[in-house]
Amino acid sequence: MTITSERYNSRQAEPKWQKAWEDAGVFIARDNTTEPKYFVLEMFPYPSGRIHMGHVRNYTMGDVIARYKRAKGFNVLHPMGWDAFGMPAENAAMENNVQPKGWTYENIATMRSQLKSMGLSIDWSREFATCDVEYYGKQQEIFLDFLDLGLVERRKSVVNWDPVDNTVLANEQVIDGKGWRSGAPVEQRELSQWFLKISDYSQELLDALDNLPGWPEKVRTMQRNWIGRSEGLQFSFDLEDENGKLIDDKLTVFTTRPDTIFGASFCAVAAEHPLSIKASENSQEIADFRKECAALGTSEEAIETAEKKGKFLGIYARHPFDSKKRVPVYAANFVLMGYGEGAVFGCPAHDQRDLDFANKYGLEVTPVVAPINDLEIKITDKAFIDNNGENTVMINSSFLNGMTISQAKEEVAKRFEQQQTGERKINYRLRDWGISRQRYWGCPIPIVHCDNCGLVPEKRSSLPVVLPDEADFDQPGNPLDRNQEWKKTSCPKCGKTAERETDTFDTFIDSSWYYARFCSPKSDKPVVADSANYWLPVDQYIGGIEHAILHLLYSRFFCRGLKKANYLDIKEPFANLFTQGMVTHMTFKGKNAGWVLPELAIKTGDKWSHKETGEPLEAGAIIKMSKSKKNVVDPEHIIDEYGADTARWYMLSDSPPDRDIEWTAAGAEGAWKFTQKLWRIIYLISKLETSNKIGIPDNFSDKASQLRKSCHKTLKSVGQDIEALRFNRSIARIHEFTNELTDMLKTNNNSAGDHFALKESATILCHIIAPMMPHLAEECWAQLGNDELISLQAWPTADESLLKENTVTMAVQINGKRRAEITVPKTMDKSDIEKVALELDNVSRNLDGLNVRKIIVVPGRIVNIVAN
RNA sequence: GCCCCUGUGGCGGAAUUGGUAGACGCGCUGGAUUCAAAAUCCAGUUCUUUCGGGAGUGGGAGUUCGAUUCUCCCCGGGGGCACCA
Repeated sequence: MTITSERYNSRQAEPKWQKAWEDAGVFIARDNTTEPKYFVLEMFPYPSGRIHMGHVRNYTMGDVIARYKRAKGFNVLHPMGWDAFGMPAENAAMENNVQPKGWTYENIATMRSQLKSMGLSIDWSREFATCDVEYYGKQQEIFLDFLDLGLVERRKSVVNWDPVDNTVLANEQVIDGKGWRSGAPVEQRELSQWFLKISDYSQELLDALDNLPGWPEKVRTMQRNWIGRSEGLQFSFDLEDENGKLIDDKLTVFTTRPDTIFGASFCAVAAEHPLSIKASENSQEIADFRKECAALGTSEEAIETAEKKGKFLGIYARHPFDSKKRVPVYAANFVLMGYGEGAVFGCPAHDQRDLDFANKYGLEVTPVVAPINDLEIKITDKAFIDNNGENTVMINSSFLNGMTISQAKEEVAKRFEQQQTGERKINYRLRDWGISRQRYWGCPIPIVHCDNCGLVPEKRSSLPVVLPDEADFDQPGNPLDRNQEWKKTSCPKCGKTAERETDTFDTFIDSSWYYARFCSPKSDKPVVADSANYWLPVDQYIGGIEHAILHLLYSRFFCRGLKKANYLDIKEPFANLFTQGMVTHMTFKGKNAGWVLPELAIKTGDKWSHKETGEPLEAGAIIKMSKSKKNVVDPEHIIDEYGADTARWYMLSDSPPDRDIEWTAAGAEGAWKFTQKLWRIIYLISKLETSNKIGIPDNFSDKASQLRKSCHKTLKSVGQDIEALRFNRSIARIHEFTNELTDMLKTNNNSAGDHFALKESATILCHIIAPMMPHLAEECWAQLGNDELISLQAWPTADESLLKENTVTMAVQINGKRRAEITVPKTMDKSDIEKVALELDNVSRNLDGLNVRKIIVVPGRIVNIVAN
């Protein structure tokens, strides 16, 4: 084949079509209609400076769906915004002597134009940044609503303090004892903080996970674990002193294993437990121990290396069912004040941690659960743990002896309930969400501190509380706290001079309701019910798995809060969630150069070297692109060199979208070659005689019929694959079809039938590549002589009559091994198929000397001859 | 420690309800075209073989006429949770 076509020039074509789309307003979502809607949302970006390949992958996937759904007739909402508050802006301000506001908006401008160069089908008229006063002012209103509804509380509490970022962190933001952003070991401090009462919704958030079939099971499991429901029993011990005299205090504990009560050999309470505090008043030793525990913190090293330690408090707990028995009460460093009652009873025989503790302090170890075949079980340094209770029986346990674990649990609960000293209880790991942050670049909390009236919510008519444009970062700490002019205000209640709250909201609040704001981004009200109820829930949400807990759980909670405040009437914000994989790249390292950018590494044979210095480089692990390892490829360079469509195509090819994808120069080259190939095919077809444009010819050659069948099959399966988010498969189908099409172009006989089949194929090819390579699709569509934008065209319907096959090819097996294949009419009945199969040369030869015992015919699939 | 996911050619990965394993792409090999190169096109590409076949989806067993797919055990890789009582 001689190539006479011009090459496709993405640098000219892409900006041209982007402008055409904008001029025609193709991507504007329509409000106030009854059309079927589709809301596609990708997690909005933090404006860090420039887009990276992860953004390209994420937004390409969403865009494919948005464009496809538009073509399928949906009123599509596909918006973009900026998660613009947060620490990096303050860090940049400190390092480069700029203001967070200017830095942020400049980054937004850069990234907006980069995203636009990708040709995303976004309704830019709805764009906002969370640092826009029009946005965060509305957020303050929602906070006051939540306050009115009792969803907010101010509490003095021990909080996670990040000593590097100088701020409080929520539990969800502490990862392995370190700040999620700074990585610094988190300390414990006591502060007055605002909390959102997410724990009121623990059960509701847990239950509703069952009604989210469109979410990955993995994410639902992670949320279930995080909420951490556990069923058990809460009961109180009577306490006595050394001499056996009953004292006033009681000790309340929570346990999931009440069945092991007769194995109890000690009780342990947290260092901050009232009993510890009380004991420390009379004992320097205990006071020192408490200090030691407080200093330990929750850092990873501390948790992993800390020995199980305790101090006897000088008091004993009376066994609830055995008046002769009492157990010592310890303060212990492994008991958490924040969970349950901050106190446990220890049963060493059946809990490894309790056993370690008991062995250290020489406490009694009594097994109370035994395998039915080993009733004489001995426990030394390994606890016997059987959670499901199969083949085990209670021993050494008075009235529980002989019972199963679950019978024993039930019996103990009943007895406590009868004595009214205990009750069944459900505990959750999920704590309330601390939302105060001692930072400047965030949404101000609309509260005033008045000496007379205490804490007073700002008047709604005085909202928004506007963040000062500039802040001074000369000293550590919160610049707002030092801004006397901004701080000074009058009390909304009594009018006297008062001070503003200088904490700002956790930025996760900003992203907890942005999806609702996109439904009515310009409204005076935070959320307009009619718009929200029309557009929500988000039909397809796409983002990284790293937000499986934090952002997604907070958003689910916020949605419930918004509902309670009558802003909307939907149950869950995101009907379908997709977590996309990361973009990875090989790393390069040189002895002198350190980490080296991929563009500076050149390959000779199988060795790598530095492009400029010639230094040999070591090709290392293939890991997520990161600035620190320098294994990054700048999307702008790729778009400049190959065009956005090529970058988009590569991101969708090969790897399933939920898995990681490796970026390679060769892969990008391959995607670029394919864009050129597509263009050549369309170009050549466009140059064919057009006299047969009217009507379907009566006769088709076999090849033309075959091509038409493939064409319609491809159309159908590409649509199905896009709907199932299996982009790699739809791309494979398109490759297959273009291979057939190329073949046909070479052998076509210039008949009306062949030309018709080719033109039909070219037309449908434009449609099916349009969601993925929209610019090329427009260019091809125009090349075929169409005046309108393909972005405005409906997705074509596959011709069912062409999808039907009259014949079918079936494999013929002998004893499960494939020996031949037959092509028979689809309607042929079983016995005829058997006959045909048995007559095959290869079959009769292989059956020589064997007895045919059975023939299995699955019409349309397989013939299996069983013989021996 | 507990829970979840995953394992298929040199590589990324295909394979409705169990029904022709390796689609499609990358890479590689050979060829055509070219003064040459790029680009493009064609052929081949799981392993093995005495060219009849044989083996083969991490390993082992099981169910079945038939297993990448279902069940059990083991091994490797990834992730989540974790002094949570």
